Amino acid sequence: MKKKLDKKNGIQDIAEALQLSPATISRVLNKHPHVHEATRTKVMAMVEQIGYRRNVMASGLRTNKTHTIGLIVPRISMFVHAEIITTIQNGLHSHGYNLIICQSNDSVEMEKELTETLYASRVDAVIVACTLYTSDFSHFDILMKNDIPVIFYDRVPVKPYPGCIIKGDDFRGAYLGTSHLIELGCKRIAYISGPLVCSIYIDRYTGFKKAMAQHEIPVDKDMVFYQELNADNARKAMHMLFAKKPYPEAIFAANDVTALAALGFAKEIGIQVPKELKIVGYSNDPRSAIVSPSITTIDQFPTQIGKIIVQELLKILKNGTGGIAIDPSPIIMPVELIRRMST
Amino acid sequence: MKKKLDKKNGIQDIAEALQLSPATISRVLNKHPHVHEATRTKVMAMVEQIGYRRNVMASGLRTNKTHTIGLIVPRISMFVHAEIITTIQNGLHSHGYNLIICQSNDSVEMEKELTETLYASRVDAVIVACTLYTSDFSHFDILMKNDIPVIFYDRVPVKPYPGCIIKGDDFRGAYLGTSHLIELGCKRIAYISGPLVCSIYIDRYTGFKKAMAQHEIPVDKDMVFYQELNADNARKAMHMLFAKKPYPEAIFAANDVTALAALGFAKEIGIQVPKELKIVGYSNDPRSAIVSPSITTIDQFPTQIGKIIVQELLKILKNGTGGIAIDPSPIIMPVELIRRMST
DNA sequence: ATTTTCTACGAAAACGTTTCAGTAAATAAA
DNA sequence: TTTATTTACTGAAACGTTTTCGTAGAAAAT
Repeated sequence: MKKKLDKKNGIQDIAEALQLSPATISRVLNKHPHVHEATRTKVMAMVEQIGYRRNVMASGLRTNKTHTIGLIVPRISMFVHAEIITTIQNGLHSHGYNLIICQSNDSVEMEKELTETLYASRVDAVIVACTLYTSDFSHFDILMKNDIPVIFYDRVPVKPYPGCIIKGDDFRGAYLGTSHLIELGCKRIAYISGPLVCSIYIDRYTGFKKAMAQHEIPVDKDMVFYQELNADNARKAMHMLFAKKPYPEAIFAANDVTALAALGFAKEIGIQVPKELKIVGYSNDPRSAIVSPSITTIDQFPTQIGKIIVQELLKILKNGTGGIAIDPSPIIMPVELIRRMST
Repeated sequence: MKKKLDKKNGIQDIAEALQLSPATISRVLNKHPHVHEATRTKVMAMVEQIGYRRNVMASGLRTNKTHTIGLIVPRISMFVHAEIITTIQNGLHSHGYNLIICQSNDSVEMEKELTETLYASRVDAVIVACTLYTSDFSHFDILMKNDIPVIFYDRVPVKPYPGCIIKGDDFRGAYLGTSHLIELGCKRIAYISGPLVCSIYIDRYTGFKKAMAQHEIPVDKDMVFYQELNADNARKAMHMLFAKKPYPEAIFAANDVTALAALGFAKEIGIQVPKELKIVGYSNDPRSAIVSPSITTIDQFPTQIGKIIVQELLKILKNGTGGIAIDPSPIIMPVELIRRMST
């Protein structure tokens, strides 16, 4: 009934009201040249008046651009990712892009599904921090094939795969943390790692081993754990570590959640930190600063990472470089050791 | 050059390959009845084979449905919101909806802008947790006018405004927290509130006053603060509270961040918690559980809130009820006092 | 046998933009 | 003056779906 009454939006309605063709209106809106100044102002006035907003579906269908970026991330609640996402979102917004944020929940299956959905939405690009267990990357092929650029960050493909790669210097972070412990006189250092499928944990483990080797300290296999880094698993590992003496002198956790749980466990069984046990975490989660003793950790400067992601993304979108890698060599972001009371 | 070579996706291509009309393919994909079983399987096979994915822009243009929901939230890094968002996202995903998450950063200006962008994207609905300072809601009118339903949650309009409203029982939460402190024998209770423009802080303040009045304890104006609830402001408030005696016996913070900062301050100046000062926070932020002493707080059950939001949203989307409120009376979610070491 | 209902499909219009090709008028160059 | 160029615009096709309407044949009802 009121279909025609209040449907006074749309380029055609503006055209009609102004006795112009839709084409002209479109040109004004898209800032094309070759449109008379008087016409431009007239159109803009009308646009303002009826509160016109471009229908992105129609224009997207025509131009094959959605001005929307997809993002797949394991969990938005992880501190580093939350920071990065916020930076990306603000950065993209100021350039007229929307962001569809999806959580894979560390499920490869979900990651696949989300990739398909994002493709169906015809996003202009996809930003991905992979699952803990993503070792096969073929589900991203559909994006590449359709010239949708992909930027991997943080947890990135371990085998060569087209797409831009931006990652923290995980090797160096772990190296710094371990060296720090060694310099404090620790020899029996336990290492709690994430699954060694995931790029960041591979690199961190390598960094740990490098530091140990450099000081000629053997790595005790019984003091190294590979597991999903949550509080429960951390407690289990601690249980094993403190089942019999000699106890470890230090714990390097590849994750602040794990470090926090380790600290909690130590407190419970009456081990003094840092006197009897030193703890180093990873990521500079805000929680690591407020517990007592506060936990030494590695800062990844997530805001910086976010900025670089936006920068690279805009570059790619501008150049129209499709899925094919522009620069195959990954961008590696610096990290820093944050010394606190736990060491 | 290869435009026609690899562009073998699309309903028309399937139709061509199978000697059918696009209409039939569409019917198969949309599970319309009146399509022969043999045809259906043939089509589905081809869909599978070429990896067809519906172009949501084309279908959206036609049907005026995007299967995308917009979400505006102050900050995704806030614990309660992160939880709620995750629940919403998972819930919607299993029903075939995408979620565009936007952060207003507690800026009204940004909230306006994001609303416009979401309208331009023609999302099927919008979920909003308002800014701290949103007192005028007219920027949401454009959604209502265009029959895009809006669900407000947590921070909701304080004046009557169309749209579904889902909120925590902030009055009760504050009442519980305050009563708890009073029962522990506290009389000089400081209250650190957020700005009284925002629905949740109005309700919490009312709850606080109610509990105080019920026990005939006067509210000392010098011990009540209205401010943006971040760590810096919390420390300033603490500074004033402990500038001269008599010191407060308890602090009720309308926020766990504030409670955490208050605890930190107390520790620094050597005030013993809970012996000399009791602290209650709000939201059950994970951080409140890991500090020592752990902080008593109010749990809002964010997962439950998320579930209800999804439930209501799906109801609205199914019924096709536009922007006009279906049920003008807000849904109020229960809260619970979590007793910890700080009281 | 005739009429009615149902099934399975096709033709074509529509959704709101963008853009190509075209044109008439105005200006510049010859 | 004629011809070429530029400017300011229009008409119409296109993007990939969905959906209405129509139709031919099959099945059911009369």
